[in-house]
Amino acid sequence: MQATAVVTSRPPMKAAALPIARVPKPSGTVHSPHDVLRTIQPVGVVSSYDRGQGIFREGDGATHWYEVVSGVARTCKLLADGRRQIGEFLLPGDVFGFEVGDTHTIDVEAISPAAITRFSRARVRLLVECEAGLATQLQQLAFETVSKAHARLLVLARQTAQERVVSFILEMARRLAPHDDTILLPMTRQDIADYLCLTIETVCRTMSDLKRERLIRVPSPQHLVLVDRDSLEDMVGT
Amino acid sequence: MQATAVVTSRPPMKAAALPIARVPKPSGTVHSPHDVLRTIQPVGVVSSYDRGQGIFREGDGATHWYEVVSGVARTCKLLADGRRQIGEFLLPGDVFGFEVGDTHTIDVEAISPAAITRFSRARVRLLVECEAGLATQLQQLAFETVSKAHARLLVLARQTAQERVVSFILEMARRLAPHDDTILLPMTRQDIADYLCLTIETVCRTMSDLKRERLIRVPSPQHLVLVDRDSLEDMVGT
DNA sequence: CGGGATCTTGAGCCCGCTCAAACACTGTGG
DNA sequence: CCACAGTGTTTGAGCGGGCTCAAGATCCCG
Repeated sequence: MQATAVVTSRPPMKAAALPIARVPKPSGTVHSPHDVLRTIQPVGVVSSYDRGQGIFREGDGATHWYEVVSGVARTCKLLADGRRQIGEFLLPGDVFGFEVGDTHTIDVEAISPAAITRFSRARVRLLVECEAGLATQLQQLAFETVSKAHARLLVLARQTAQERVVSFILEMARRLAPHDDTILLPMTRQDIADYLCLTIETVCRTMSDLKRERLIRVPSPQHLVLVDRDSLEDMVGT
Repeated sequence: MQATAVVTSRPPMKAAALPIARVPKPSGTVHSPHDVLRTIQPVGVVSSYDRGQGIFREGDGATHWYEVVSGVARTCKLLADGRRQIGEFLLPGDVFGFEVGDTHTIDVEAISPAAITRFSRARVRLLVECEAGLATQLQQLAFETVSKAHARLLVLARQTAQERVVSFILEMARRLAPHDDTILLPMTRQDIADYLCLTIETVCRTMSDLKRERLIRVPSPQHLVLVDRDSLEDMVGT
């Protein structure tokens, strides 16, 4: 009965730091399927969540889709042995809540104060029946989710601990600070470990190795600086 | 430069054994999203493939969707270091070929003689614009793919070699012989290894262990008998 | 400052990998 | 009928990366 990565007793009202705002889309080129949601925007309702608060839980009715407006969330699956698997980190612009059946099969929780838009599945379906093009666009959104899951599968299945950590750093650099080499991580080391299927110790050790090799700097645990992005990218064959 | 799991020089016309036919759907209850394709059946074109023959390759234009009528196929991704990742085994009734962009990002090959229906994406889109309900059903199909990818992620990310092999055996028993304890595996040990992210040696050893524990029998390498299904299911927490 | 949570480092172990060899099955040619 | 090659499968010996267990260091907020 190992209980490694149990969710820490969540402080529900600990509103705090790290108000991560919507990254302004590269205006002009609007090719992202995410922009589908602009079409159905009128159907959306925005809510605020505190750090650690759940948006929905496994078993809840899957009546809505969601989009992150600001802040960061994580999708979690609690395993039978008490460990936790983080499916993805949800950043502003990300859409989530797709389900086959009528109930959610994962938990989603805010890891920083967050604003999240809720879209009624029923209402979206009505919209789809009016606007033919919308169906194809939503399909693209779903395919994109499939594609991401497969990419993640390759990382977790085939990469070493070091490659996983580097993949993670590069992913976060791309998503959190596209035009900068300094990133402020909204998640804890335990979150990273549960995301990469490693132990917290291995994540720490690997980051220390990267620091020692002068590939990154770590001014504080949440603060990462990419010193040699090219070498990092070479390590994961990007 | 390790080149473990390169595809063997494929004998293109070696039509042979194992003609796996469509498993008759449990008639009456028709809740599977797969049945969507019955609606668009008229748009489909059936082709035959030989053992080892490619249906499409990475980089090919993604102009169609596909459904397996009979036989078995595998989706493959060749990695930079020469290893191979098998994404899934495609059995009769399975649908594949979903892509975000205009080109395929994986290879799909028949591993036994197979018949496969091809649906033009453009034509399906036209159908969707006429039949509103179809869009929602196709969406379900896409969500189902997402769901499978996530389940697979958990297997590869969190399970031990033994748990993976048992998961595989139970999956194949469920899909290939739902009403029977004897299964005829259409794939090689190497395929299984590339599917489970293990080495061929580990797959063999694990199967020998299971044999020694009297949980399965292996009359021939392709021939599996589940002796104690309950114990097997306990091992993976099903 | 004090105390709890989070992060970091160290020592030793074990599972799955690597390398190597033997075995089983099938088809071919003499 | 056997010899032989080729492919796929099985088993053995030893190594190493990431995990476990344990202790310290650091951060954060009162």
